[in-house]
Amino acid sequence: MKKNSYKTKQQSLLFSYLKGMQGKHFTAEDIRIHFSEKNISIGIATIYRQLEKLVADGLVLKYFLGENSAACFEYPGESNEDEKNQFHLKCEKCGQLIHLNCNDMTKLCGHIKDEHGFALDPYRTVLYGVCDSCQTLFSKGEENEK
Amino acid sequence: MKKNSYKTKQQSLLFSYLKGMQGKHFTAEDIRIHFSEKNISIGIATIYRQLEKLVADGLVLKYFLGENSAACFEYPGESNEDEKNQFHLKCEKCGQLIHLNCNDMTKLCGHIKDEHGFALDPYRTVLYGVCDSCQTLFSKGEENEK
DNA sequence: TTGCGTGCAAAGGTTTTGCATGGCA
DNA sequence: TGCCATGCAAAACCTTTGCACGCAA
Repeated sequence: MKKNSYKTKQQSLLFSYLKGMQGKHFTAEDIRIHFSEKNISIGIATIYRQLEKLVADGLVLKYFLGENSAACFEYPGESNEDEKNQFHLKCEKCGQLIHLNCNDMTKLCGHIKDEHGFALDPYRTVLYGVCDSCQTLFSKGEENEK
Repeated sequence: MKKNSYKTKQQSLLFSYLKGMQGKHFTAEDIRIHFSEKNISIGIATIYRQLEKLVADGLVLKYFLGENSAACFEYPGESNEDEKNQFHLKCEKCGQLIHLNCNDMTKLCGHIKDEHGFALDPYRTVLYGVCDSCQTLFSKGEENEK
């Protein structure tokens, strides 16, 4: 049940990386390369294993931007308890991660639970779509793309 | 530009499968197994290639389900456009994928668009959580797991 | 006959896993 | 000392690709 019982060098390296990358996304490979360039070697398996725990703990978000591409991770930063109930919106165009703290969303959660018997997990759920500014940017020419 | 110039046996087999699976989701493997059980052998490469074309033509939907699972496809059928607006729920315990065709969800979409300026993409968005039966199964002992 | 579709096997890339070793407590 | 974390390499997994052959038109 205990996770990260031991503190290791790799763990703190990873954490320093996360802090420096707050709000940006990265892949497991990115991390490996980052340290590799500093002549610090971390096994890719270790990176995956650490990230897995962090995702399970809700500290790091994991999402998928392409089909056959590597999974993307993101460290949203330390959050107060409220934030743990919020959802995340990911813009597919610019990659921006938006925190959605919305009553309607919370209500929907209740609805889905009550009516559909499904307990949503905000930690792991990322809603994909296109953000405001990207919609404006791409709005011309999308109408008749068929 | 020409696609499916030739009609082949595999193609029509695939189509019959699609019709039988209207509104449900399946993977490339599912198709292979389905025919394999009837002692009909179709190369997995062929299945992927056919599906690829159908997706390009918009006849079949392909979902990004992430994780390390196979891609999910769906044949909505000619019937209802609604299907293209539905969301998916994925149970983290049993892996089951559930269709959510819900008015409240559609409303939420509108709300997020209007109030938050974010256009949700149902194709890519998967809501993670725990399904009804798994909640029952796991309900004991989950309270105090921390 | 022409050339697309098929099937096999191999290759591709990402992620997981087994196992021996190393390092934290 | 005991046990978790690490690292390497191999495996697993899904999907794509190369190539020769078969089949539709």
